[in-house]
Amino acid sequence: MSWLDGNTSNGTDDAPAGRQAPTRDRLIRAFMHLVQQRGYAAVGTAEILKAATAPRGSLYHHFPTGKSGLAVAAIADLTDDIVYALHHAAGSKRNLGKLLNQMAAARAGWLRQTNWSEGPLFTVLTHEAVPHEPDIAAALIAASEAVTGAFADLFVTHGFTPDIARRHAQLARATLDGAMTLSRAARSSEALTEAGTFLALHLSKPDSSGTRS
Amino acid sequence: MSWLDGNTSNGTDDAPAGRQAPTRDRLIRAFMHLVQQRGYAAVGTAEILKAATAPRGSLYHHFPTGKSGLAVAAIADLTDDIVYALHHAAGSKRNLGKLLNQMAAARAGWLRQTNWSEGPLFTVLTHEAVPHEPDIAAALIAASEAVTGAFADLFVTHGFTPDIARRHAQLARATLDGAMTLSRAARSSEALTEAGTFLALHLSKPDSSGTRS
DNA sequence: CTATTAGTAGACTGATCGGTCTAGTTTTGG
DNA sequence: CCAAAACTAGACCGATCAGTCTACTAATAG
Repeated sequence: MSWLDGNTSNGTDDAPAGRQAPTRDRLIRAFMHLVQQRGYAAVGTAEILKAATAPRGSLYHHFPTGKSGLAVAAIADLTDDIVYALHHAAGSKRNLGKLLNQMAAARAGWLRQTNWSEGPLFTVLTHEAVPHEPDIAAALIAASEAVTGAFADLFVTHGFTPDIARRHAQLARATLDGAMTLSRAARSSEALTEAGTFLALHLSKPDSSGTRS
Repeated sequence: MSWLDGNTSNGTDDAPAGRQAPTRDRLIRAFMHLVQQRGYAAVGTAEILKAATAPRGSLYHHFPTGKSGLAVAAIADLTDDIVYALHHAAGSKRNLGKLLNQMAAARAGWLRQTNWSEGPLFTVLTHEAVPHEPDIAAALIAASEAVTGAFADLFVTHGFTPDIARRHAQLARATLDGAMTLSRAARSSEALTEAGTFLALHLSKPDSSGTRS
């Protein structure tokens, strides 16, 4: 349900009335979950197909460029989700500190829920694809820009200047993402808890900030 | 040369006097670089062997458990490097803020130097191996504990209580690591620069801190 | 009803995967 | 000098890889 950027993936996780989601969506969702679990290269197309209960022909019909096309589509979908959730969060003028803390808590909850079996999609894809998969790398640049922008909008909403907002957006993203990695490595939400506390403490009021340019 | 934890990998990057490093070390080094570039699953043993100029038999002689054994050894080597560098940094009682900033700068330098073609080993392995490679997952837990401990020692040296030191260690690690991922995704050192500035600003003096337990 | 397009279905392919195995070579130590 | 151990060497294996291709069915539209 994409609670506050959470990274859960597209809202289409539910099969509302027994009806099956379209093949294309099922492929994207299966891809996301499997890649979040074990990485891009380790997940074979056969496994994705099986998880999505789709035949091979459908994959190359919907995604003529194959696996990498699937990755690009997954990145775009998740980006939309995250941006939407962040703008929604900016709308509900809740306390910023609480919001940041909640983001960390949501991520920790997700990790625990999946028994640390899934990780953040962008991070996984970044480290596997950047040097040798140009399409995926380009999609990740776009995603990064969009998500950082949406995060910055949130800070602007709470009274930060655009410059500081962008810096804080980078920082919040980095800290949350890094804490997810540490948490997964150590199988403990300790790092995420600490990250939430710290971000809430230092990024919630437009004063202290960092060096201005 | 492992400047302040940098993540560069073992000190054995040099071939001091024309003499070739032992096969085992060459295998570990080749593994590290290739995995940092493209990930664990994407790198085949054949490629590692070629990069290390070693025959297949040597790999399974030195690492009977094969690729995963290589990963475990690489993790152990890198952990030692990082812990050593951090304890060294703790010894030279330099300004803590400067030190943190320098760590971020060193990482940014490394990313740029490699044209964003290499990423942090632990992060890459964490997201590819945690759910289905028990040996690697265990090695990562140990590595995480050791590195966080060494980082905490650094903070203790600078006057923080052990509790706060550990929290700050987690936070510094998370922020630096996450900033590396963002930087690589966006192919820009922006996130790392901001991370360095912020850590130096908020983690260098034993006062503000977070909620105590 | 028919022609066209969208989508499903899965057999098949050459390449590559990690790992095993046998044989040779080099080093060690008694 | 010689036997055991350490190490190098690479042919070989079944499994699996991403992607192609042909055949078929379902939906659309004129």
